[in-house]
Amino acid sequence: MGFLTNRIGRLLANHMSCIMDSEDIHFPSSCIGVLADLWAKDGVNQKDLGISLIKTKSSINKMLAALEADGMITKEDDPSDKRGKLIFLTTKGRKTQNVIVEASNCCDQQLLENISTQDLETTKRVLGQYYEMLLQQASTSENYKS
Amino acid sequence: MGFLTNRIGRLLANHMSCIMDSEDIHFPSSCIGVLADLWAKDGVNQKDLGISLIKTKSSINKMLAALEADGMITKEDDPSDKRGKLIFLTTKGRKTQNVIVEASNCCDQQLLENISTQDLETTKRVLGQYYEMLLQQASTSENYKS
DNA sequence: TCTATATAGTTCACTTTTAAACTAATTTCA
DNA sequence: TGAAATTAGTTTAAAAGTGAACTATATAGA
Repeated sequence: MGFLTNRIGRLLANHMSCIMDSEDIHFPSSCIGVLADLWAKDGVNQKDLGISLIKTKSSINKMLAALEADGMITKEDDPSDKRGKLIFLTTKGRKTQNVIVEASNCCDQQLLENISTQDLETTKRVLGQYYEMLLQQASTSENYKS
Repeated sequence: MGFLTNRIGRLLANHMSCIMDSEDIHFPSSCIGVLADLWAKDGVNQKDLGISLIKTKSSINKMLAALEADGMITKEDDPSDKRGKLIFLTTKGRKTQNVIVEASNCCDQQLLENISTQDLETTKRVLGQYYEMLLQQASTSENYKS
């Protein structure tokens, strides 16, 4: 089970990198997770990105640096907490959503054709439950990386 | 979907690393995939490990170096192809299977309790199909990393 | 209030993973 | 056959990800 998710993850990452090369996008594919979070909700702080994406704060920092260098996001001081920064999408960052989402949909297309909606729903639900369970285990065993 | 599998993968890897620390095992958790392949079939060459695990040959090379340094595997020349090497488990490598498998089962235990066997079957089947589909896409688009 | 502790983010050093160039053996096919 | 192309594995340099120490701000408790 763990092996499957890992391999799928790597295949998807390879696939996306390849698409991004051809679309002339210049940040690593791992950063897409950050953008996806921002597309869902703009103006988040780095800590919450890390929690959501299961990445350490130094990793988030580097990914944001890459995204900022490519003009996808800006960092702004949080007015309500001077330690914090809020991450905002630039116009370019918002526009990139279409390209990425379309590419990943195209990638899922074949899957949707061959597997019943119900089975897909089941899969998403089971993975979601598994994820929640792992999150809980991680936090209770005091080994959570933030 | 891709995001879920990635996060699950990272959580599982974190979890396994933590268990391995406590069991005094000294290779990175990513190497477990290599061992799992060998537990299933001993005496494989590095190329096939790479294909199976979706890793480049240099990655496989480094993982094998770590496993060899920890006395888990040995490399032997392939008598039928002098370019190739065959990877074999040592006694220690075989013994480690119990520890790792038990740890990962224990990790799945809660999941098995909360989700019906049928839903789990469906999930595994869907993930398997997704995996096969991605593999095929990767190989047809000529971007397969070996 | 004011010290002690906790938190958000940055930086630096180190590990893990990869790409690219290289070596050596094997296939292919003219 | 034997030169050209392919393949398995190694090596090196670089990228990506992380842990630990550090800075600056915020919060809690005496």
